[in-house]
Amino acid sequence: MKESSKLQSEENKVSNDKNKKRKLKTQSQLFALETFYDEHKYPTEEMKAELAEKLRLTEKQISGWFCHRRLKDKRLMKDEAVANGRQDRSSGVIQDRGSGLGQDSCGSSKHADYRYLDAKEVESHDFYNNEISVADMTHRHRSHYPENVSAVDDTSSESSSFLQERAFAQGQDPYDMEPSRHLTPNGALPPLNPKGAVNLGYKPSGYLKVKGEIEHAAITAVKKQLGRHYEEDGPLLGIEFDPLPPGAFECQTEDPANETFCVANPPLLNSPEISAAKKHNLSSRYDSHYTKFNSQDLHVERADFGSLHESDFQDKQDKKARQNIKQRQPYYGYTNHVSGRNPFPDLYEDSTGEASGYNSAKNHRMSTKHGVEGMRSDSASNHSDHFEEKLAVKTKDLMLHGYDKINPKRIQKSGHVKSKPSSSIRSSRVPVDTEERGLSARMAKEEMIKVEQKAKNTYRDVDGAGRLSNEILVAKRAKVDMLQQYHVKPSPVAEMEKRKIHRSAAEMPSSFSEDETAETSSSLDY
DNA sequence: TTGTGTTTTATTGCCTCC
DNA sequence: GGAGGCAATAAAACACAA
Repeated sequence: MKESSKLQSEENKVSNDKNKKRKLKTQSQLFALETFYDEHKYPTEEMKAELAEKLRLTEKQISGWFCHRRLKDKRLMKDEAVANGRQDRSSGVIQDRGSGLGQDSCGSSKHADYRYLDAKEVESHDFYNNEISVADMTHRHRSHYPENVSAVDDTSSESSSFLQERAFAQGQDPYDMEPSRHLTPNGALPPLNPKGAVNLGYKPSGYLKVKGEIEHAAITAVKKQLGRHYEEDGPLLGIEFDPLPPGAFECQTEDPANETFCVANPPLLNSPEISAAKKHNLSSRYDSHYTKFNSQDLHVERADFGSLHESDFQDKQDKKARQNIKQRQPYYGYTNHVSGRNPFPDLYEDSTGEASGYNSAKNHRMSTKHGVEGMRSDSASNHSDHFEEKLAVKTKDLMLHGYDKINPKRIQKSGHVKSKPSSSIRSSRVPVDTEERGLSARMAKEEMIKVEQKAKNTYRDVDGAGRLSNEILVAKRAKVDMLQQYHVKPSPVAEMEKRKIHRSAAEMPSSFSEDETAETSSSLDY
């Protein structure tokens, strides 16, 4: 009795301590949260409840996390805008437009001018707007992501948009959101949650009315953000880039005509087919990161996969992984804090086998996700399912394409762009009046160097998990624009996928069938 | 090992909308 | 007035240089 009471008191003590002290989310929780956040920046109550239940967190924690996550996004956007705004001395208007985010994503932006649409608005419009058709969405995606045209499945933008949403996540612009998964069989977007719709109170008309203009404005804004310092067909005016190493921009394929989009193709970068020399050329400064990811790490992470429900072990692994993650940050960019985190541990940290349940369920979900039968009218379930799909896909993708892609928080500490204003950024916050008076020669030189470096990084840095950093996204989109302008033939993603699948077949765990692999790969437009 | 800086989490207050 | 959101703040956890 004494023993038990003692134990109990200790447990209470621990519990109290846990309650008292803030507790870091585990990797798996963060993974789930981030994944969910990628899709829904403003989850409904049902979503939160479901998420809370699955993650063993309180709804309050979920809400708080999302709130802080949005703030984080916003802060990052702001920092980036500040950094970019320094390049573009014109004004903050461009910054706001360029970021695609309103200054205040909650209050003011709800009724703000469409030019300041933020992720919230866009998402809400996408969710609640019943007037947007599949064709419309498809057109939107196609018209803006020509590189994926060949791989776009009309019946499901899930496959093609997976990368897109990753690549263009974080509410950069209205194209971020995946539309089709919310489509009903008749092509209309079902109301997600009447209450949520009411609460949010977004009227579709405004967005629809200006959609075209938004697209134009967003693209224009991005261009403008870059525009001061780049020409569409070359380096910045008056700036000469360092000569890139030979083959740095070459596609690692035998089809030079398709090299265009191989530049930032993560799988290729991580492909064993790429020689070490070329890898070095491509990302020499990140070599240390990749080499750090040694076999021991792989062993550990694979071991994680096999110990789904060992929470204690998980906590330790979480800590270790956090450490590793932060030490391995290969480059900056903030879009994905998820991918690098070990996706395999006890996903929801309970002992109910939920994680394995998701794994087993994914096959069915993946096999049916392209069909309308896989869609439910139940919005919460629908979102949840899709969320689970994504978790499964992400997990499997990591397995298929190697752990060396694992990369989490790349942003901070990189010395370029940090969540918080880096010292460089902070120090770069030159008073406007000073800037307006004109940059001194020295400042201009520094500016050029930074821009140059940025441009290089844009083409060099590739997220380990296949997501592109914000800057890459901007660059990529700008590149898409350029391609559209000059009718450059994009790399057929399908072809790349074929190669990737072929390559991955040797790497993938034997437990995965070819069909499964192909299916998975087809849903990932890396 | 320690000090410092950064990130993440939790709390509180205020605002807006219904 | 309640709900949901953001902003500000504090504090814990973490990373890293000295």
